[in-house]
Amino acid sequence: MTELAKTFDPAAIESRWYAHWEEAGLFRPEREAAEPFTIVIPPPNVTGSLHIGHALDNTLQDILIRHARLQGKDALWVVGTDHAGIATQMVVERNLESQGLRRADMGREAFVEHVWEWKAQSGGAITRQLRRLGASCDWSNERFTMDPGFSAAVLKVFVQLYREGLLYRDKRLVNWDPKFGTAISDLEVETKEIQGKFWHLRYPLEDGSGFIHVATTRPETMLADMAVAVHPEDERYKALVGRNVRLPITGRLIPIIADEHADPELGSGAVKITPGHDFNDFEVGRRAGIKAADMLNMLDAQARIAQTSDGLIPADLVGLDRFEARNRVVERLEADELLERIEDRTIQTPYGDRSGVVIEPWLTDQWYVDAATLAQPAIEAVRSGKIKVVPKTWEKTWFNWLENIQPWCVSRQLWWGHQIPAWYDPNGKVYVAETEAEAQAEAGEGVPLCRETDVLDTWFSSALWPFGTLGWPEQTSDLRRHYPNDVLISGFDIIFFWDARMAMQGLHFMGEVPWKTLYLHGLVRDAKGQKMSKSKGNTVDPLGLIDTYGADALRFTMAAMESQGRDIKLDEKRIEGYRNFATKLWNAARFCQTNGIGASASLEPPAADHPVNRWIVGETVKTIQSLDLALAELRFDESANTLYHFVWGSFCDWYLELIKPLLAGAEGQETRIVAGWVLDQILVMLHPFMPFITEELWHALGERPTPLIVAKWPMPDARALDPEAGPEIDWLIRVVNGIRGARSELNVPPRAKLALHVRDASEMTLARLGRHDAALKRLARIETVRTDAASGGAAQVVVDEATFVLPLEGVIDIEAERGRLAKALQAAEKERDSLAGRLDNPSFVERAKPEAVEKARADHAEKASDADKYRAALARLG
RNA sequence: GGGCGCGUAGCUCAGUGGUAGAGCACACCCUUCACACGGGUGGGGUCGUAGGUUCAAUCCCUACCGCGCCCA
Repeated sequence: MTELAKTFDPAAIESRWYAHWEEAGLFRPEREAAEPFTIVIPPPNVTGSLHIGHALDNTLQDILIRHARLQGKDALWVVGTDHAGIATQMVVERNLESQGLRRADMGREAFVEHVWEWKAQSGGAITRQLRRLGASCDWSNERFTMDPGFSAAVLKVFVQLYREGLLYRDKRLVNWDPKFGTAISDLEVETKEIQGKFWHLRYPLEDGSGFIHVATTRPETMLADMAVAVHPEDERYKALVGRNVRLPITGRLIPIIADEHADPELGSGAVKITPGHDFNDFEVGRRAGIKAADMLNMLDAQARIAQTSDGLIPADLVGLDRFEARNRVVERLEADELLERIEDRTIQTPYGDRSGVVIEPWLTDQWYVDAATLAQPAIEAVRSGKIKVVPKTWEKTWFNWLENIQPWCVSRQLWWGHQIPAWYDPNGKVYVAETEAEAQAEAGEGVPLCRETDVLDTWFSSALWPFGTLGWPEQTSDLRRHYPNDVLISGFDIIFFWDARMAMQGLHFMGEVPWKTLYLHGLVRDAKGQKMSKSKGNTVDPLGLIDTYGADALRFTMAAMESQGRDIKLDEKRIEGYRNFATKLWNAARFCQTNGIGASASLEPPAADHPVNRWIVGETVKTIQSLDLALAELRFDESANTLYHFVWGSFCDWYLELIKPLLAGAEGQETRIVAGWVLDQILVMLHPFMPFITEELWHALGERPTPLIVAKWPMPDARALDPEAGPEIDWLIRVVNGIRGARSELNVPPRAKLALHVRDASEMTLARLGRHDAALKRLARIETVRTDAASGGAAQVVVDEATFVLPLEGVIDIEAERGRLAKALQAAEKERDSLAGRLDNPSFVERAKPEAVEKARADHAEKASDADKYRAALARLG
């Protein structure tokens, strides 16, 4: 037991306790027989660093895990990192470039080698940072999505889906990122409105009899036009359907076709069709009978002009960047007088969410997952309640997305990631198998095979996280015990990317939901409500906040501000406030320590006689009940606020003040026992939120059988609720507050000790006055308490039936006191009259709930009585 | 265009069909023996607007205004 310093210094204790917990294996004590409780961490990017969103997400998870652990459950928080394909490849590539090395020059194997080196070097950063936050993860089973075991699971899933026909190779348009040279999924495309132009072109009819007008936002794509479409019902063009157009520049002969995609209202009503470079046109082309393989392609992987298969693009355009090509095409059309006009227009343009460049729809062979089929059980799981979504409002988003899901392109033209387990023979026939040997066996002896170079979308692997981390496909005991997980906590921004895909894969491969509850929280924004971003420079570094205020304060802030699903505007003042809260607790413990209050010997609420002790025991039990309820409902804000108010408002402000006179007296022994018990309950309840300070105080207050992290969560024992002590202390508080208010408003010098006279006191009040004589004198600064009538000018305070009189002849301004009483009288009368009005309304008495009528009657009587007392007090004042 | 959410005290946000709450900020007072990262007291809101349901609406319904997000 060490003497506590005057001010709480978080830095001094955080690293010490964390290291102790981890080294002692306390994050996952052996509890084979206990009820399991499981959370898997949303794996952060292995090369990333902790940002404020992680701080929120992981604080919430840690609160639940520590709570479950304190409840005696076999709490498992699975931790690990994600290889994050594009992001990591990008970082490493940039690093190499700064050393003058290029990925293309070194080749795949050497590059991947570099990535592993980089991972080994900087990959631990985020896990170290999670430790600083206090995250009590099971580091002994830390996983990485590129680990051999996890990778094997990924390959197995790929092969099985392929064999089940739920995964296939197809040639269709993908979202192509020309900067990274890879396909990306539609979720990784961000559509933005930009100021663009609408070019109106004239396409000459083949026979020279005239022109057909088309308009486009991307004139360069006319180099790969394969048709002009008009609406089948459009009278203007009916005669032209079936005739040909001679395309400018390339001279290609293309047909005019009828298709409902053409909008008669838009532009001229005729639209150019480029099936190889536009998603709508692709469908139009297919309907017109053009096979994907025959669609013209005019771009290379870097979005430079490539010669089309018919060889009609003029040589001087080939090799130009797409935007340069646009200018050249427009110039030529203008020169040929085929450009009618240019219109300004806002256009929807797709951008790569990581690369920031304009995405090209590009025709390639890619691997697709039949998401629509896998989505069905995921939809059903939420509909049936097997997965509970919190807050519920996200259910609609879940259904809406999954019901309209498109084939999921899972192949990426990257080097960093899980290489697809598919092999091709010289004829291009594909063999999908978990190993090359199996593929070879399938292809036949001696058939030369070459492996697919593409890797899988990172989300394809992270979708397996809830079971892949537990050992699947091996049937481990962890897997049996901890799948399904209990809850997943994620930001709503990855509900489609990750959450929905985990549900799809988990249900398909495990036959069971991945988690029973899906909790979605909002984004952390800056104090002004702006989204934090590096480019805006408004990010806050959680580690800096931990340095300044301590991890406990940051964690408590995150919890207190997390009201289901709403975005969090983070104001540093708030963190400061909770740092102050930690210091308050620290000082309360210090007070206890110096007054012989220490570790409690019992888990049960101690027996007590004194009303103050009986009251605080009851308040503690009520707090445990509220906290249990709030945590069960995942109401983090309510949990935090409940604790804050109990600790500061009830325990520090009132209980500790009320027991000061008791400690030296006959009740001293009892009071020390109760105070020690309450403080212990506070430390346990607060531990999930503020693990460091609570663990420190736990040990500072006495010898303990176990560290706090594995102590026992309190049981709310309803028997400890005393029906009399509650109202009695509530009365005492009202008397003290009343007297303090009067003193303050009448400018009575704070030091002055007054005489108190009590009028009309009932037997009960007299008894209470006797029991709390010392406390009342101390807290209200009273010299004597008398029951005889006071004379002369006085301040008066009404509490229940009694009037408390403070004779202040010559000290106070009688007019001020008159004003004060008149104001109180007016307030009481206003409420009395409003209640009377309600009670006079026959339909209220007849139709309202009986309890409501009863309450109104009781309130009315009370207010009427208060009003009478204030009127009498005014009369006495003269 | 479809969907979701928000609009409550100066700020950030809880909340409930039956007399409006917290934290911070603000004002005044207090170096009282745990704590000035503290203690005490106080001021401040026609709960976005307009209708409707109800004995009763900040809360339920409708429309509108303003703001934000997601999807197409």
